[in-house]
Amino acid sequence: MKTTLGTVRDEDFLRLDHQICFSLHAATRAFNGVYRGALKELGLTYPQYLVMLVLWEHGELPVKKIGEHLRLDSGTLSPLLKRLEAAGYVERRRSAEDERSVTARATDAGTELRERALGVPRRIALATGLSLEEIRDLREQLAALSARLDAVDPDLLEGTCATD
Amino acid sequence: MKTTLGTVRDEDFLRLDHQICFSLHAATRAFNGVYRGALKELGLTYPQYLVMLVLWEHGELPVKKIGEHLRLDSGTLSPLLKRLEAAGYVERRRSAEDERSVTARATDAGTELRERALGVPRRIALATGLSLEEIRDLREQLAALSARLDAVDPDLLEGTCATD
DNA sequence: CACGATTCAGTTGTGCACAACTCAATCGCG
DNA sequence: CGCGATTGAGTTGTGCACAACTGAATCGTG
Repeated sequence: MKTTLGTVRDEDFLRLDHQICFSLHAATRAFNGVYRGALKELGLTYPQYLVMLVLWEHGELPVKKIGEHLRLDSGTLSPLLKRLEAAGYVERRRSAEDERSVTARATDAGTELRERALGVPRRIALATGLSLEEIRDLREQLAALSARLDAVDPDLLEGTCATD
Repeated sequence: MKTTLGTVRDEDFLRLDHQICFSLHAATRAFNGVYRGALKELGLTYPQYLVMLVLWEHGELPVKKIGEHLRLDSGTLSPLLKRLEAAGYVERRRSAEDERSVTARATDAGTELRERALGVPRRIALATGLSLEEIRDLREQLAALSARLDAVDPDLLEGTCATD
């Protein structure tokens, strides 16, 4: 049976909330820390690693497309890609068809990096102590949650009450 | 039946990994966005809101203790508390017993803020589309995950292989 | 009591996330 | 074709996270 939200007092909600929002926040930072350790030897940060994963999987891509895969905008990606380029892992060039667009792709060094990164996910999975099924379930729950949160109408959140 | 990690190829892991680490990352940012909308009218960021939750629940606390509740260090909390102080929601003062320590507590304005924040968690919960049971389950999964990740021996992550 | 080790808050520097903006290239409609 | 609207990358400014550090207060052991 599902407990409807209406049966809970605001006071209790404030504590529950403290726990759900915070546990997600904490889990993300804990993951970040574990990745930081695993990626140190590759000279990548965690977001840089995500970008490399996208490029390894899809080849050359416009900044826009990378942003769609990772839900990041140019304000985050432009400097990040510049750092990857400075590290020698990525090449950028203006598209010939559309001069507004800039595409990025892994250099030879960036492609070699993939071999050295192959062992990372397994070590992370070991660190979580989860089975593959648990990992998959959690991933699906989180993906569904993200989708719902991204679809929320901003106005729903602003009114001081209005939810009656 | 649990699938052991050993039965999966590194290649497949690299894609699975892309999904689990990323889904958590995305969910956190989606949550952040939803909170941003809900907290805008209170003039708080999401981490500032977390600090206020801790202070509302525990009263006056040393910076160190706030950091333990939120798993944040002084490098993050010091400037954050300064901003909360500038906004008039928090007071800081050096402890009399231990001159090294600085305690923070909500001002009158900070305490009044709690009333205005009472409606926030319910709106967030509505936005997730989850029942209370689902929220609790997810919270527990994430808390357990954080605990395991925080306990990981850093050396386990560094060796190029060493996990045989 | 004295002095080295530890603890605590704060600072500095780097990188990510995002809002708000600029500017050029492209699109689309009259 | 011409011109306003849109799209794409990039910049700027603010705030968070964290490593590495400083400096002061406290602790512990001889």
